[in-house]
Amino acid sequence: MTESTQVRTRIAPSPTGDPHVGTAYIALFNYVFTKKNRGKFILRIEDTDRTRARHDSEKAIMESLQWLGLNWDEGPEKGGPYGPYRQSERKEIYQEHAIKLLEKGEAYRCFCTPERLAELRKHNKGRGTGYDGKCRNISPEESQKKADAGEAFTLRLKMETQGESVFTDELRGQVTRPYSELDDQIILKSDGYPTYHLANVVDDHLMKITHVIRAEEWIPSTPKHVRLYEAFGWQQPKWIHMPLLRNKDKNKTKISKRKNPVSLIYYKEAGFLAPALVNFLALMGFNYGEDIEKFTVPEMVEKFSFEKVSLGGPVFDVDKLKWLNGLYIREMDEEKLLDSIQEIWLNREYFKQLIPHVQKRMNNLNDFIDKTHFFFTSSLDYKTKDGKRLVPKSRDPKEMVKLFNEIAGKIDGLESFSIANLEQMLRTLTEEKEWKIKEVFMPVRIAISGQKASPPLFESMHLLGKERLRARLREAANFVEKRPTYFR
RNA sequence: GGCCCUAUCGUCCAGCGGUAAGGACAUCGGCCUCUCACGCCGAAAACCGGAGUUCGAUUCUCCGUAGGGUCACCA
Repeated sequence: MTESTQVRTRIAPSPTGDPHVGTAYIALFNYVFTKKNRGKFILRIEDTDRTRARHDSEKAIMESLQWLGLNWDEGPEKGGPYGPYRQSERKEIYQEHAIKLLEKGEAYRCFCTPERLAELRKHNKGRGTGYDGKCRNISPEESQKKADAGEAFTLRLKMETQGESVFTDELRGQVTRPYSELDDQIILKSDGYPTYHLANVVDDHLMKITHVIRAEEWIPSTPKHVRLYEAFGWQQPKWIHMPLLRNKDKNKTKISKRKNPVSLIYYKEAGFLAPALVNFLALMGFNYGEDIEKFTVPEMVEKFSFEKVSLGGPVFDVDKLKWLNGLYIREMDEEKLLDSIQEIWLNREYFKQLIPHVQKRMNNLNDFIDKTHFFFTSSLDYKTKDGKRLVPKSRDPKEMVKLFNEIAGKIDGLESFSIANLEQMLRTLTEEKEWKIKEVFMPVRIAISGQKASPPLFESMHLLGKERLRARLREAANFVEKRPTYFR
């Protein structure tokens, strides 16, 4: 196989939050397809949004992908022939390319203010941003003059105005979209950073990506990318859009942390094995054949073909994941299993953090287990005397469901997951609601520990960890929601 | 709302013009068993609707319908 035809794929996560199960899903299919074709799989960090990109997030994404065994051939830290692999380090490259388009007349400077654009958007009728092309006809001289005078501007790509855009999705065939739907896209922001569209296309080309395997949500903007390839005079890669993972709710909406744990860290901390999770993800859309559902990544590589991928949005149903995980656990040898169990929570370091909070509460060494068991169980039994306190007499079940979900939602908004911030958040919330302290703190205590007597609340929440804390609050909300009469 | 994508048991997948529509999870029943779990056996459970093409449509085409996605100086 020659250099020019070698398959090259990439996973391009944006480091703006916890490592997402959807990222792992797409990475898996990229990985498997690449291995099948003896190609190269690249990790590229898309951190052009300076207000949202976070370094710890980037690190967590890499660790999670490694945990799952989805290792990349080229990427940040690791390097490779087409680096750097972090978009924030490629700013000049995008600017050079954007200028090329400006010189070719494929792009132009837009001096419109964000305010004006917001105004236009209000009145748009299905035509993208509703941008009216005001700056498209400014003469190059005039444009240059304004720029030299220091006026802020963005760069926009000239889109076609007539006809329709057509591209081939390898899984669905031709996808067409009328050009009237697409207006001139901003490719360079006024801060000099590129938007996703520009950075993505430039990088994919420069990194010699042959197959763009990404989520279905990108289909509507693919015509923009195609236009960019045309404007540069480059050859397009193959387009492959995978279906979107869905929530288990009635409508099967795109998977979201509101309704489903989506962080890979959660799955690891909740005791799922990497091979089981990967296997489960593979089942979402891929059919191994011969009615076989349990298989390893190498086995999947062996059988893989995009013809075996179905397009209906698969519901991420943890029940089946649990069953699969059980299968993997049962086949582990005892030593390995023991190691794995100790690795997650039953380790000395974790116990050490627990000790200071329970020592005063212990009379007997065995009390340690009584006082801390909720740090280790995967789910709690609220059908107890204490459990009834999930809903205070002065509040009704609905209010509590809302409260628990609200808190779960706010956990992510914290600048950092610290004891002080947790306390601050709960106190503020209590004040906003004008509830009594005990109407909030006690139910939360029950929600996370199942008991009315527990180690200190905020410390416990912190020790539980962000992911399990959120899951537990959701669990409590579900319990109350399903059995409102239980609390009468 | 405009545009785009999708459509088989509750859920995940088979089926690629002729089948008693198959497997798995979950559910229910039974066996095993000191309990539970595992394991094994069994039950119940689906082709969104309407036209067209065809000798024959779950399968091909079109139209509905439904669900999803997307419409940012976010990715």
